[in-house]
Parts: sequence; structure tokens; C-alpha cells
Amino acid sequence: MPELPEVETIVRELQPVLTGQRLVGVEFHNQGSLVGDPLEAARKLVDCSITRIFRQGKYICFALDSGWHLTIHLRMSGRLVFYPGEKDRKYLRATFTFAGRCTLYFIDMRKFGKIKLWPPQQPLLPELGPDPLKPDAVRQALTGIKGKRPIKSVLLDQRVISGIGNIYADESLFAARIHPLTLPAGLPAAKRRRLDREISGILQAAIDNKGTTLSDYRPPLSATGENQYSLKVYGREDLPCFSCATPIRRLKISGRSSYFCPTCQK
DNA sequence: CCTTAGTCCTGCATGC
DNA sequence: TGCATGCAGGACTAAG
Repeated sequence: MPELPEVETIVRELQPVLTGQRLVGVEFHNQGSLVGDPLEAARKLVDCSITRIFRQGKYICFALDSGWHLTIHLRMSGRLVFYPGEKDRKYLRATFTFAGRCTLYFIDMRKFGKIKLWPPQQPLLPELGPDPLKPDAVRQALTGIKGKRPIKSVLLDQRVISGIGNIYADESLFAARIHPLTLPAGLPAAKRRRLDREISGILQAAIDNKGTTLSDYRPPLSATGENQYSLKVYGREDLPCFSCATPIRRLKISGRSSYFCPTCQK
């Protein structure tokens, strides 16, 4: 499940290969993977060159010389690869062929991923909150959050902060020693600063490790991510906490599994 | 307005 | 072994 570090890794690996490249062929093989009409989208894309590749939240964004933008959200199982394996062919949802002869394949077993085209001079992804890597962004976003939603749910809300998913929310809360059910309004200022710092650190370390490969995620060029070996709580139900040996517990919070240490996180 | 539940989709794990 | 059931997950939509 690609989150900010995985998407950032993908963007960094795509940049040197695809920046400046001109599209010569675009095919959508699954109706639902594209928002809009496939033939119309392909017509708009062909002959355009990619001027810039960047990330916004968990979205991969391509700026085109026509002024349009193309965004890809990988959701659960989406992947972008240059060299698909034999099994990948079955789940091929879109093909982008470039003048430089290289081809980018969008593979997505569960069909949750979404490709979308954005017209010129229209704000891209206007609902997205600030990027958690920006200094102090998390602390500021959490200040003034009232309501009864637990901090875990708030961290997953892309309108509040964009890019954090289930894995890094749990890892950050453990690092900051905050119980996932804590209400943001009840967090002391010092704890908010601590959480801000831990989120940046956890995300940056995961980027350095090229992301967390648990099942589907693979970087486009590197063989695998390595951050799965650094996880402290995610997926470790009943296993001893690395800090205090208390068994890690799992709770359902707004429908998502949340892993935490009941001793370290009060 | 706020919050929760259902939806999408498919492979895998579990239970009988 | 075979079949049915249910679980996982991000973002969107519908409903309370």
C-alpha cells in the first residue's frame, strides 16, 4: 500500500527516465482505472511531453507541455513498472509509450488505482492538506482540530495532512509514544511538536530505505524497498514491543487496523 | 456540520 | 482436498 515514502521513491526513479520524454501511445485496458473517457484521454495525451514529475500527498503527478496534468493514485495494489513480469500482464490497466522507445506500464491487481487528467489553470488536488515533510506542517495542522476523532483517524485524513497512510501513522504514533485513540485536542503542545518531529523522521527514513515492501509495492527500477525491516509496530500483533517487550496490540479505529504498544503509548 | 458504514476488487488465510 | 466465508486497504459516497 503505497504511502508518501513509496510514492516519493517512485517519483524519484521516474524523474531521470521520463522527464522531457514525449508520449507517442497511450492505452487504457480497464475502464474503471481512468476517471473520464479512455479514448478522449489518450487523444489529449499523445504528442505531449512531460515537463515535470512530482508528488502531492500520495499522488504521482506529471506536468505536460500542453498545460494539462496527469495524476496517478496507486491506492492498494497499483504499480508503475518499465519491465513487467509474466504475472503482471494479467493486471495491466494502462500503457504509456514514449518516443524514446521506453514504455511505462500501470499494473493494478485490485483495480482501485485511479488515473486522472486535469485541465490547465485548474488547481491540482485542491482538497489535499499540507505535506508532512514541510517543517512544522503537522503541528500547525493539528492545532485547532476539535471533534471527537482519535489522532489515528485524523492522521489518515488527507485533507488535514496528505501522504500518511496506515503503516506510517502507526509507526509515528509509536515513535511519539502517543496512544492511537488520543483526542488531538487533549494532546499537550510538547507532544504535538514531538509527533511532528517523529513523523518527519519516520517518513524521511522510509524514503532513504526506498519504501516499505510488504506485498505489492515495488519501486519502478530498484528491486525492492527495505523499510519493512525498520517497522516497530505495524503488523506485529502479539509480538513483543522492541522497547518494553509488552505484546503489541491491535485495535480497529475507523475501520483500519491500528497496531500499538499498550505500555509505551498511553 | 460531523461521523460512521458501505463500496470497490481480488488474493490469501481461515474454518468446516 | 474442496468449498465457503471473510479479511485487508484508500478514497469516495451515502446515510444517520
